[in-house]
Amino acid sequence: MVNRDPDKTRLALLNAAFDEINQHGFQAASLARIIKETKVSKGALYHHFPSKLEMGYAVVDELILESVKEMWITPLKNTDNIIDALLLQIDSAIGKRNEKNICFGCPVNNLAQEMSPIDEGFRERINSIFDLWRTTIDEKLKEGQKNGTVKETINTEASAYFIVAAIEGATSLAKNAKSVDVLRTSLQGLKEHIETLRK
Amino acid sequence: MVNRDPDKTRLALLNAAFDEINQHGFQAASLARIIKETKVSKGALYHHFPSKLEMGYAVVDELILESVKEMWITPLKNTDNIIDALLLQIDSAIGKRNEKNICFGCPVNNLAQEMSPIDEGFRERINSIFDLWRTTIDEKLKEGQKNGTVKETINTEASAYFIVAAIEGATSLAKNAKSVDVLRTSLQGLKEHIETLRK
DNA sequence: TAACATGCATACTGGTCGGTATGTTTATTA
DNA sequence: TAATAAACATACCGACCAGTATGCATGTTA
Repeated sequence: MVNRDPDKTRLALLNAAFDEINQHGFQAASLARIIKETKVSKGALYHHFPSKLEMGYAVVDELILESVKEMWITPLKNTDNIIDALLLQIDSAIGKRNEKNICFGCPVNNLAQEMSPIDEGFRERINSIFDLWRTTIDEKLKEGQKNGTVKETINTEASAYFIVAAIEGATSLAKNAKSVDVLRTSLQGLKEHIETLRK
Repeated sequence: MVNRDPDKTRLALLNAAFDEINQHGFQAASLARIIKETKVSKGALYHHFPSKLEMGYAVVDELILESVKEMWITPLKNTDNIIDALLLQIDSAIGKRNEKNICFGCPVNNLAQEMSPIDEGFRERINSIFDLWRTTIDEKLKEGQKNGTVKETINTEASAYFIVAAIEGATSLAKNAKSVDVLRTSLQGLKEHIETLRK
């Protein structure tokens, strides 16, 4: 090692850990594979992270949360028509999937399923991500009811929960079926449901 | 050991493995904990199952598949009104959950998330369970279209996918939130959607 | 009842795991 | 430039893992 760049080293570890966790889950994620992949030594890893658990937390806080914001939160914040925005998001999410990456599913849901019964730190972090997502949809639906784009009669909170649940469920089914078509077909029903929320 | 009962021993191992997998996932499931729990020796375990993997397969084939049939398949087969039956099933599923067991989520989905990218044997087994569930709904929706209980215009295949996805997604959200209320609220939207399928 | 297979028990193996002790190299700062 | 801290490297540790070798007890069958 000649040129040191601690930030770069840390980020490389974080990215490798993200991939490793996505492929094997957190518990089966191997530090040995991560340092092999990044060509970073074990000493360097433990210099940047006090433990495997803390590294996992950092993956959630710095990578997963940010990617959720980018994909699901920000596009909703900057719209005045939540219905159209949601439909667009769903198509965009389908479009980003191919037969190669469909099998990895949703990183949030993967970690949620595996770690929430085992570790409270993971559970709280993931739960706050779901909360952020759901409350963002809820608020925009309420806003839509005020500006006349969303039907007044619907329960916005229940709709928000339902939308998040349906997206996660569809991603999960598609992951297991290894099929983008399954994702598309499963989400078709959601899109029709979302249309019925329109005023 | 005085009275031998190999079937009982095998079933005890299978049940303990099911619990262990549900709590820790398959990869982190510990044979040491399973034999401690059942008070069965390691030699006996390996007499009944050739490997941990095969024991996992047996859990899916003999326990998980059967419980899915009992909870989601059989009640649908014996009905002439799929809409009412689905709504009843959902309420029944909510009713079976409490704050203690909500955190375990759906065994099928748990294993699907963890194992489908890693092991093809698990993936195929779980996929066939989802297929059985989904096609059962599909067939009954088609039947309903013929006997006049289901709207003719709907795409039954897409609806079946969507229903399964929404149930799995809601279970997943509730597991992470450790809240039956989250399950109830998330599934409320599904129930309303199912109502719209009625003729 | 003798022969054999099934069912079970114990002790052990090689390998991987996360984590640490200890040292060296590079960068910062006084 | 000397002192100090940050960044990285290597070798090792005990714990746990799935799996096995071996032997004994029980049940079945000839």
